Amino acid sequence: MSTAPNFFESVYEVAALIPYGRVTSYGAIARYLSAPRSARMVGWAMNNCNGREDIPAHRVVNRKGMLTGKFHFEGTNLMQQLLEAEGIKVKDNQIVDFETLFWDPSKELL
DNA sequence: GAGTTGACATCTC
DNA sequence: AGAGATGCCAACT
Repeated sequence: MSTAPNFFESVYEVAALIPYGRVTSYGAIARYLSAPRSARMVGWAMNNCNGREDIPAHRVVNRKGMLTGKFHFEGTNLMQQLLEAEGIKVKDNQIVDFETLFWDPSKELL
């Protein structure tokens, strides 16, 4: 592994630290890792999470609270079901009360 | 080795 | 305020 994806490891760690019934955004994680411009990398990390640890990628959404990565899950509504299973309301691939359920690692975790 | 893609975000018009 | 264009950095082709 010439490319030491330490950045990815951090992403997985933060994603795994997301409290139950909470959600966060790629930019929030990226910003927490001092990479506010690398939000895409966070998404890429989640893409690899398919074969990684049990990363609750369903708790990670974009800035709008939209389940953009829903299509990357096995099924089609699996992500939404997982969120609803945690008490999170999802409407049209969009998290309801996203601001309330939003979990910022740079503030909450701190 | 070089070009394109990508689970986003921010700036500019 | 809404829509379009650009930037990021790593992986994939």
